Amino acid sequence: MTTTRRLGASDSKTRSLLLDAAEQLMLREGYAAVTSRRVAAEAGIKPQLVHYYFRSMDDLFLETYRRRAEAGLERFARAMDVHRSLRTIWRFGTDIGGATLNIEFVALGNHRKAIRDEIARSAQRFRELQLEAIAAILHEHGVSADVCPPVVILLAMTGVSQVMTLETALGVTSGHAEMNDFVEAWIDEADRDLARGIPPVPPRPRAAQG
Amino acid sequence: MTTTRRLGASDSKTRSLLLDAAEQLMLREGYAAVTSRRVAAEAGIKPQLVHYYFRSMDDLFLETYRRRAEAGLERFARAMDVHRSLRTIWRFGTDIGGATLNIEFVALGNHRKAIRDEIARSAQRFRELQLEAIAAILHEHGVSADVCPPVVILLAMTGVSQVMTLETALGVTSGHAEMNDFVEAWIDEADRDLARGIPPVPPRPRAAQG
DNA sequence: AAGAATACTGAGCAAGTGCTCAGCACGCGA
DNA sequence: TCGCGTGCTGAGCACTTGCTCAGTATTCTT
Repeated sequence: MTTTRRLGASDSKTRSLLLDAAEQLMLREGYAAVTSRRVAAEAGIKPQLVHYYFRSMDDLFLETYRRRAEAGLERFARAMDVHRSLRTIWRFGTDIGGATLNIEFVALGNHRKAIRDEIARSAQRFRELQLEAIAAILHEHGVSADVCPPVVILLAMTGVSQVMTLETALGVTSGHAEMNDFVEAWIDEADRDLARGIPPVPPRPRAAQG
Repeated sequence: MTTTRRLGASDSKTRSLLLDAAEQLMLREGYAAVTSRRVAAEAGIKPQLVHYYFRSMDDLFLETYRRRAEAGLERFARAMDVHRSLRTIWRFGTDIGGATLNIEFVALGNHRKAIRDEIARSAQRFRELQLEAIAAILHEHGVSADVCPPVVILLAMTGVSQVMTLETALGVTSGHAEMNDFVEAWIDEADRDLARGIPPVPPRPRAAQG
């Protein structure tokens, strides 16, 4: 029989205080700093409460990630409802805090299977949402999907914003201004082109065949 | 007075065995797994030797990173000597082990200043080397640098290869094949264009002004 | 062969870790 | 008023961590 340890309610105020503390600590000092005692101290609470609300530290990490991912997905969906455009998608990847935490979680997931799986799952979901949005944007303007795969645009934007935020965290920012200008200008142009039914990334390699 | 602890020779075979072990461990299980006892076990050596050869664990990390960075820079320079092309630069970012270790180091550097500084320094150096190479490639073919900033090409390539390796580590690979095809085809086309003196990234937003 | 420098080891300390458990305080329904 | 569930806590166990130190083995130099 399994020893069913008594656990605190999942809607407790203290519990979400602990999640906040874990997130802050992770952001400021990395995942290695997230120990039961440190988290408790950050939240101004006794360490045993961490174990009262979470079965294990892995569980704490998992719940911290889940809460963030859920909120992110929702925020993205709402943003797409308000203004579905390439620029909105681009701006979404530029949040430095989010990117830093993501790096931290990926590194953590590198040696904790349960966490890696959770990240993979939500990454996949986010990817699908974004792809859907881009496909819709292209479709809205009558651009055929096989002229330029939406996933190419998505991966490019995601990649560029990711390096830039990662480098910013390090303190390396040379060339970032140029890149930003380029992307913003490119988006302007793409939006204008889209209004005229022209694909946003000139598919030169494919077009070169014809 | 500073207590000068006796330290092992920096060209010792045992020392580099420890560096190897630290690297392997970091790659397989993340930086949190790199403890003096674990590293020693991985190298088949007594734990005290870690402290005999390195002043502190931070020092171990620093040296591990430095050795890799140095080797990487050298490898890049040699590759550029042999075959200076966009494709060579692209392929360089595709090494999954390297990218995984990089993530790990960045996460580690997130809360260890000495390490963050070292990463920033070598990232800056690497960036300059790459930029020089791309600028040379463009110049060789008579392409003016202000038509399309080389740093834009560089950041784009770096970013895309980075997301892809990061996602691969997670197990998310949807769209990667398309992206890869696109980039490879783009490089083919760019190389062909370069030979004719046309900039590799069609600077549509800027060209739209003229 | 003698002495010095280098490589290595056994034992251990102080601190921090995840997690447990018995029990206390207190509000709420019976 | 009693009993009970929920939130919380003091004490502590078993273990791992970085690092030290005194001393031994091994190699090198002369």
